[in-house]
Amino acid sequence: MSVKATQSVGDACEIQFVDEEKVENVRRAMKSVEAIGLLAETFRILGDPTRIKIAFALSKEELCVCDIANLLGVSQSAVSHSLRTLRQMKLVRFRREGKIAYYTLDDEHIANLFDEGFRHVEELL
Amino acid sequence: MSVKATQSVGDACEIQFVDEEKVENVRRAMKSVEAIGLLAETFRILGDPTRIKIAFALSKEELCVCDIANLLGVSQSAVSHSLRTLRQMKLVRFRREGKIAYYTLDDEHIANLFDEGFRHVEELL
DNA sequence: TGCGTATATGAACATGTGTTCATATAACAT
DNA sequence: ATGTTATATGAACACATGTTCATATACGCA
Repeated sequence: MSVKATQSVGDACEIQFVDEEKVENVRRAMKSVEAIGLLAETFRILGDPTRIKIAFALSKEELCVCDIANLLGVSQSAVSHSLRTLRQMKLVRFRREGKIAYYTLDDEHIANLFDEGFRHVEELL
Repeated sequence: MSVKATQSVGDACEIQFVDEEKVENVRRAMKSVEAIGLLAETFRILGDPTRIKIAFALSKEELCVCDIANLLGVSQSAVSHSLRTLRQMKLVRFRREGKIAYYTLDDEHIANLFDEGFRHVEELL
């Protein structure tokens, strides 16, 4: 989390490359720092039980804050904080109807991410 | 992270359900606690820049620890710790050849997760 | 206007996390 | 045997994170 490097960055290990060709292949296939950063951030946000439950629920139905809280057994405050985090990453979007805020998934890709993810974890169960 | 509940879990808000039918739909579509927990854990692990870079690299080529460290400009120790975390979640697997350990992605689903994820973040760039 | 309901948000706190540094293990070469 | 290379791991530290509690905003109704 902190970004200090005293030991060995640059030469990494004081070690030679074992297979420079493969390393070069990967280097070519590597995505931009920004894209990787955003993807990591996306996964990080979804890597919390409360937030993933909320996001998964919203992939099924549009829900208001309060129904989310009731459904998941989480406090209204916690839900609201979580929704903010999800919103900032553009994972959910909402519309307001009077005092009620209705949230949905912002992006179909996220639902696909869940499908693919559940296929992965089902092999671990 | 801590699991204390003093304010309002159970009745959540002191609020009524706004749309019980939608809530019931979601309840039926909900995955098991275990599956959701594992998926959250998977995303959490991939939600770190160093680990996602490593995992993405390994989705392209089989690499030894040292080449990963050189490629990414990260210390050998940090790579090794990261690989352990990825291993524990069965995201990567390795084979040993003498003193060299070669790592790869353990699961094709993870590569799909990257593809889908990058499709999502490309819309944010 | 005043009251209740729905949501948002800031501060504080306890807990979790990633890196580094130091060191261990283990294979290979000389 | 001894030294060198490749990897693994534990402890420690600085920092990030999620929840709660308290409160704010803002809409709707009497």
